[in-house]
Amino acid sequence: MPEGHTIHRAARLQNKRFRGHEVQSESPQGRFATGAAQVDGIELSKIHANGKHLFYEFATGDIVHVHLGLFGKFRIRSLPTDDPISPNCRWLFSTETDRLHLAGPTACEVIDADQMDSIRDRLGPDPLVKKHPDDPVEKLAQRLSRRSIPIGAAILDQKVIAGLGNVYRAEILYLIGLDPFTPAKEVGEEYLAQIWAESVRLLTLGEKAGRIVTTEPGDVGRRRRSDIKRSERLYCYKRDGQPCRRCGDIIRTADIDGRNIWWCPTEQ
DNA sequence: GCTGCATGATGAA
DNA sequence: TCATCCTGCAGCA
Repeated sequence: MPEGHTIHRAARLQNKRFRGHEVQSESPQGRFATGAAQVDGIELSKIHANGKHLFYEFATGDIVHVHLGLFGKFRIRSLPTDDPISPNCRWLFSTETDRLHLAGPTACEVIDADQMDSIRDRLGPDPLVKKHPDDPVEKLAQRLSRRSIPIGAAILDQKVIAGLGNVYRAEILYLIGLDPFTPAKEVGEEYLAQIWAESVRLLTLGEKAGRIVTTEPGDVGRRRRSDIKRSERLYCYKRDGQPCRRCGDIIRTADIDGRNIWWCPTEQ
């Protein structure tokens, strides 16, 4: 489920296992054969995340850039393991004790520091990054002040905010009570501040939990967050036809730029 | 066994 | 706006 929280969590957990180690690297599928060979036997200095992008920095200065896209998946195992290596495995690397298996990424390529910077430069503020050179809310206001696209489209644009995907966009707009079709330029700064604050809060929760949970226990009839069932984790994503957890109105769905959005016409 | 869809992004038209 | 790339799995025959 690759939205920004998944990527940052992957960086954090993979650093624990692989940072500072020499890795054996290969591409069983073959499509990353040259790149994998280039970092084979090299020390992996560190892994970091920006928005939905991952960067594996090696001691030689080579950087492996990974973007999971819609389908990409990691499988990480302690060695030895029975876990099979898929013929679709794009990148496989291991130390003596641990193995990473990557299949289905949109991007998996060796780049240099300049190329990494240019990828990072074109991303908007990332809610899971602590320090920002400019005030993120001002940045949002600047980028959206002349845009007539719906706010629901705007916050999926990685140049606006880096890391939100289709689940978070629906849930965040629900939580702040904003109609997804509102033209971006008409969204006031108080709402932009709320979009940012909710992005930080929810992605942080998601990064810790390893899954997206946006509901408050009271709204799903439970007392503790840990008791929230799978079917109760979200307010509107994929809940069309079902009653809103807060007001009972029926959740609706529509298409914005080829992606589905869900919302409650009363709450939003 | 096949079809279609999905939490993403890009490049051409 | 459309086609394309990437994988896995639910739903259906």
